[in-house]
Amino acid sequence: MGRWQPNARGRLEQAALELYREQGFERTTVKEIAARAGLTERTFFRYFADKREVLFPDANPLQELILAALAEVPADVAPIDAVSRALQATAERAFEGRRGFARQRQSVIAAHEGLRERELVKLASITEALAEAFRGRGVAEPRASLAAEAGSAVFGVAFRRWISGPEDPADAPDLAREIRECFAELKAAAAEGDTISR
Amino acid sequence: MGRWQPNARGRLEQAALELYREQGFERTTVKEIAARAGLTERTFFRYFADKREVLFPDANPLQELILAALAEVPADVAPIDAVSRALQATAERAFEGRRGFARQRQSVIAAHEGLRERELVKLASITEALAEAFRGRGVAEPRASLAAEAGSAVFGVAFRRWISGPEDPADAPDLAREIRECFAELKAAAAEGDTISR
DNA sequence: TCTTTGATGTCAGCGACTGACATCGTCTGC
DNA sequence: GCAGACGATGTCAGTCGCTGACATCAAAGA
Repeated sequence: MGRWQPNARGRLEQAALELYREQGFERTTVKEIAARAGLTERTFFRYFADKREVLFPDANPLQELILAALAEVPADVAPIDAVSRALQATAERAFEGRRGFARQRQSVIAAHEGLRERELVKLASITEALAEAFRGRGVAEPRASLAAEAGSAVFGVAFRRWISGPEDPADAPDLAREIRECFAELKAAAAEGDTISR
Repeated sequence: MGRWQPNARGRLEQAALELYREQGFERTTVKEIAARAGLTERTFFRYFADKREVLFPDANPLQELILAALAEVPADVAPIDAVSRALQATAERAFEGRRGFARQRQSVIAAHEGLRERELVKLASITEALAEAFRGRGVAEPRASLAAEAGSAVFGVAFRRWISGPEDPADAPDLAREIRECFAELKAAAAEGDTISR
């Protein structure tokens, strides 16, 4: 066995989520988190850039999943449909069966403005990565950026609907379906307007 | 004359912008800002919740302008066109002739992640206000949220294009026109996809 | 066995932010 | 016109987030 308990990062993440839930984000000090994980404050900051980042796994695995899913979509599919498919696939791969955890985490984030800020940055990072992927696929600006933004917007709305549905897992909505329906709704809303688009 | 110099808030805002530009956000302390404004650090925090907020005028006047412009659009206009018109009107009212200032401010914000975070929160606040306004107009969910998100997305893309155009004011793009074109592009992108929207 | 390595601890310090209380012109009621 | 309330600001002490520099020490290799 090593000199230290294994999985320091995971212990810190878990301790932080627990404490944020128990007593709120602001009323939790980094020292407390570290103590619960059997480590020191200094070590916390070696793993996480700041007190908020502990709730947002680094390297943004969600972003990687989305880009990987997008890469699987044939290049001749229109950007808006490509991103729709990529997000639906990601929903099934990354969120299926994790609604309870997502709800917990989201309630912590919603309770503190600073955490919501960080969440928006992560989403913006995904948006930019999507735009870059579209450019790589030969989609010109501003369509690449707009398709990416549309995807992120739909994902955000669908995610909120998924999270805020009935608590009982049996009645819970399906994230992939929410995404599909929100894309359809967005298309309908866009088509409803004037084609001249004043 | 009063006991103190007038417009403490304005002096703090100006001092902060100057210092952030001169030496960067991180290398500027609140104490410095306050000193340049002829005040103390404590007073700074009576006007602004934190060091970033000084760059974002409170009560979000941009949000008020957008909502007011939206209220002027007839209720029978489709949401996507209503938000398009509202944003174009706001662009003319709030940004016409201010591209130089907007560029300066944006370069400060872009230089620091924390400031970008705050900017995203302000934009998200506008998005939510727009969604609420649509609900008030009788637009059902999720269309209300999606139209609001689409509007914010277009505004963000158009604003970036406007800001990053040629430096020379004579060749500068027009924000309202960028918005109009981005809405048209978004509609085209949405229409390009399958109607089944897999 | 000696050296190196890497995760962690220790310590000192800065700067953001807050609560409590003091100061002192100005305004208001009388 | 004066006492007292008021309100913007100052002063001070303290907590906490976060960082740099250096120490420690088991484990892994040479």
